[in-house]
Amino acid sequence: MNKERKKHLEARAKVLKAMAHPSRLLMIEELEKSELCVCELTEMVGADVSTVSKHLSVLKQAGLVIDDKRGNQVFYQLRVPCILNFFGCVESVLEAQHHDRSVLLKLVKS
Amino acid sequence: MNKERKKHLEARAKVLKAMAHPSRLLMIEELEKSELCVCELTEMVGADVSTVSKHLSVLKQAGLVIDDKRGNQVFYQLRVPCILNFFGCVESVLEAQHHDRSVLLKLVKS
DNA sequence: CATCTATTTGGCTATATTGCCAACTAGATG
DNA sequence: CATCTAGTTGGCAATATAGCCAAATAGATG
Repeated sequence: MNKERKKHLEARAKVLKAMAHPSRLLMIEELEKSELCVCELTEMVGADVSTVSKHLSVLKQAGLVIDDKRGNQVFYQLRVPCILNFFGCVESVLEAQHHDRSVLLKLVKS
Repeated sequence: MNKERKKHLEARAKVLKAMAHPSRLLMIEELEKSELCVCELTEMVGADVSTVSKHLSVLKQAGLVIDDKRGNQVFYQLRVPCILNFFGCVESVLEAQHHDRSVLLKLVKS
């Protein structure tokens, strides 16, 4: 495989990997609505602050969010607004799965 | 957090996680062009057949591909055509990162 | 039926991820 | 300055992932 392509695939994979966690997805969704501080996100996620902080650093590393320290708190905001449409496709995967299950269920019942 | 929402986030995360690997991304890209058998994908990826087979089972489990056994070989095809546009957004994340690095570089040099 | 080819599965090791607690840092405030 | 609050970092244990080899399975073919 091409070395250039390999690098590109790795870069893409890293971004997707950063998104591929329930808590981080939640944070992305909430940050789409407005910027939030770590304490607010922590409450939403319902995990230890340290855990949330580490999740945020993953998102930041991947370039998905930026942070802004103001006084005592750190506010995070979504950096790439298109992320959300992005989910339309994931959604269609889930719907397709759901459809399959329905079909299977009907077959079993008939 | 809402139980329903949690399930939904987990489902989404699973799909993203399935995509979040360089070899699997490569396979998705190639499968967008045409269906391919495991042996062809193995050559493209450049790993052991067993490894590729396991990657494919991850993609299948996530509902991203379907398989079709014909004679001796198993052909895989992409199940959700929208996956590719999907990458437009990942791309914009990468571009933003690249932009940042350039800015930083200029700052350092000046 | 023996055997070849394509693919999947089991098993194992190396590595990465997650999540918690504890310790540390940095503003804010009495 | 003592202390409080918000957040990050280090460290650890549990779990998950990745990739290889070897073994098993399933068509195809002599």
